[in-house]
Parts: sequence; structure tokens; C-alpha cells
Amino acid sequence: MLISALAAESGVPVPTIKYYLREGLLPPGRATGTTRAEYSEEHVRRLRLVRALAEVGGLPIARVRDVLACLDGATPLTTALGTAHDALAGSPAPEAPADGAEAAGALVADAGWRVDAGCSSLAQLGAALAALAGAGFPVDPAALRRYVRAADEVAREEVDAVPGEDTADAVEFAVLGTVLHEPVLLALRRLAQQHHSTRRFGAPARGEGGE
Amino acid sequence: MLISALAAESGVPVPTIKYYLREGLLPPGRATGTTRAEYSEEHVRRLRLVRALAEVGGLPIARVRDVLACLDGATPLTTALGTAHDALAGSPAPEAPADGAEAAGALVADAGWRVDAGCSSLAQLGAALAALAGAGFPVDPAALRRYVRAADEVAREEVDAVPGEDTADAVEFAVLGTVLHEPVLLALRRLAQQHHSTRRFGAPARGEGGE
DNA sequence: CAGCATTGGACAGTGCAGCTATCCAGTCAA
DNA sequence: TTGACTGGATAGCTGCACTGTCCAATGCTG
Repeated sequence: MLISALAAESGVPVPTIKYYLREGLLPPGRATGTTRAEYSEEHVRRLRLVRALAEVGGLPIARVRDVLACLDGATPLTTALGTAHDALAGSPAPEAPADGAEAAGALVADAGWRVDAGCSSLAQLGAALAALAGAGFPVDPAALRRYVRAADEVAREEVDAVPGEDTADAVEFAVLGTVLHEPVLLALRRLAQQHHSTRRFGAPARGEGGE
Repeated sequence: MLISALAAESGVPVPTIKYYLREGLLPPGRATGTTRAEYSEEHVRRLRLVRALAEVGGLPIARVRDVLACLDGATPLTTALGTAHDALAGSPAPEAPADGAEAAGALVADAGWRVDAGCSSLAQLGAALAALAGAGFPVDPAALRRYVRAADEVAREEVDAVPGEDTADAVEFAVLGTVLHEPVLLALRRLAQQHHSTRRFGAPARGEGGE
């Protein structure tokens, strides 16, 4: 398969594929001559994965590369998940305001979770809590506990669903589940909110329709 | 309070405040002369809210404006939630691949939710499901049902927690809860995943620490 | 009342991310 | 042979979120 065929197959324009090759998101094709390279079905799959991570998962290109790298390497599952979590948390947790970090730590301790005290997810939680408090909308502690319970249940089932032992397949399953299910979960929460809010407050005048 | 005082108070640089004023994210101050305007405590609050929506919620400036606009107007709660949902779903749901849309519709029907068939959240769900399937990682139906249940529980409790009737306060509570709690929920899920994955697969060699 | 730092407002410029377009010589099928 | 197409390199574009510069008008300071 030449690059144009890969483009046709995947729906991604040739220049964009070249860009991904440059950025190391896509392994180079097997060179069959100075000006020819052969791309495989594997490249099509990878390309779709890149698009899914970038568009569905909303990851910046550099983070997509990080995630892909730890799928390719023989990374232990928990480490790979950490990379995925870092990718999702965005920047390296710019600043964790002290009070937010404290609240986040307390929450996690209360939940009985054993987590890395320096991980990006904890920093993000702290930043979010601090920002909410700073904006005048502290999260209700009871609501927070409900969130913790829901997160614990969902995550436990997700981790239990990871097949087999600490293999490359398991890593792929876990990492992609983490990244790509986020938008699914968020969309479901919003749909459920819509349902319950309509139930309680009535339907809007003209539906909520897109733009 | 002059603009420089507002900047000092909120930690946002003066040029950025001017930018927000231009973009309509911040109401103009009360002019006390051709070259003076008075800003209030309300502006400080609003400014913090803008930053929270943009940084914690990750909304682009234009979406922040939409959300703020429906907090200001006398928007019915369910409609306001729809605006918030649209803001969060990002672009106006560019394309809903037919099979994804179908799967999303079936899922919602199965959950017993009554939602607007044209809403952006449904489109986003369809797009996410389609992308997952296209990338070779279809979501396990059982996992999906668990997600639906978790989303339903969380959302029901959130909507129940909205105070009083369909007032401006209730709208603000609901909209900001929807937008600003997303990162909290996501961070909690990741922390829970870390906990359970460590439990099942063991701790990584050197912690998952940031960058 | 004089003078100068400051203000609001307009507008142009910056930096980054993610592509997209152009160019080029080498090649491979026709 | 020939000419469309390729991989590779490099430059340019678009959009977003600011940021910097300039200006006349002002209003506090003395």
C-alpha cells in the first residue's frame, strides 16, 4: 500500500500522514526503493488510533506520541496507565494550590485509595478543587463522596475487565479504555443530566438541539 | 476599583482583562469619566469564574461566553444545561457516523432516558462509539451498561441536589456543576484506576510521578 | 493651576499547535 | 521514453489566546 492508498483507506490526507510520520506517531513504511514505501494494514489501524486519541480523546499530538510509545514498549501496566493519566491531565500539573492539594489528598485517603502522592491526576484534582473554591463554588462534600464512590465502582470494574496478566494486550486494553472512554462517560453523564433535569424541571421550549 | 486594581485582585494581567472585556466575557465597568471605569467585587468573581471555566473546564473562550450568557439571561434550567452541554461537547458535533449514532440512540433508549434526539451530547456519544469501533476497540456492551448506570446515579443525585425551583441560582448551580465537576470526576476515575491497577498488577518501578 | 503618570480603548503583533502547500529529484508503470 | 507519482524537506497558513504598543483624555499631586 502506497501512501496515497493509505490516505484513501483511512480518510486522512496525505500531507497529514506525512506530518504524523515526521512527528513519530506513525512508524515509517517499509521502503521498497528510494521513492517508494509500503504501508500495511497495521498502519491503517494505527492511523485510526491516532485520530481516535486526538479527536475522541482530545489529546495534543505530543501526548498521543507518549501514549503510543508506551503501548509499543514493554511497559508494565501500571506504569503505562500512569503515562496515559499524565497525557490526559494535560500539562505537567502546572501548580497545585496548597489547599486544593490538601483537599485532594484528604479525599483520596478517605476513599482508601493508595495512589502516588506526586501523580498528575492528584495534582489535577487539587487544581480543580482549588479553582472551584476560588470561583466561589466549593464542591459539596457529600457530592464529592458520591463521586468518589461512583469513580471507585467504575474503575474497579474497568480494571477487573482487563484481560489476563500484565501483557502488551492488557496494557493496550487498559490504556485505550482509560483514554477513549472518557468522552463516553462524560457524554453519558450529560445525557443522564438532561433526562433527570427534564424530569424535574420540564422540557425546554425548543429542545436543546445543537448549534 | 480601577482596572489595575481588578488585575491585582484577580491575578489576571490588565491586557487579558481588556481582552475579556472586548470578547464580552466580562461586563464593562461603570464609567466614571471618559478615561475611568469602576469595577466591582462582582467583576472579580466573574473573572475568577471565567478562568475556572477556561482552565478547569477547558472551554474555549467563545464557549465560555455562551455559558456565561445563559447564566445572565433568564434561561430555563433545562435549556441552560443544554447550552452548557453544547459548550462541553466542543464543536457542533461535526459528523455523527450513522452506526455510532444508532448505537448511541439504542443505548439511551435502553437506559430509559428521554433526551433530545438532536442534542450535542448524543452526537458526541455516537462519535466516540464510532471512533472506538473504527479504531478496533469497540466498547464492551456490559461495560457500557455499567457506565450508563453510574452516569444515571451520578446525574440523578446531581439534579436532585439543585436547590429550589427553576431560578437563576439553580441555573448557576446546575451549569457550573456540570462544567466544573467534569475534571473532578475524571481525575477521581483515574485515581481509582491507579489504586485498583496497583492492587491487581503491582506498583510501577518508580511511581507514576508527573513528567 | 500645572504637570505627569495612568487609564480606557483601539489595534497590531506574538507564540503555539496542527495541519497544509510547495518544491524537488528519483523512480516505476505504461 | 515519459510523465505522473512518491518520499522527504521545508516553508506557510489558520485559529486561538493572549500580549504589546500607541494615543488622547484625564485626574490626582503638588
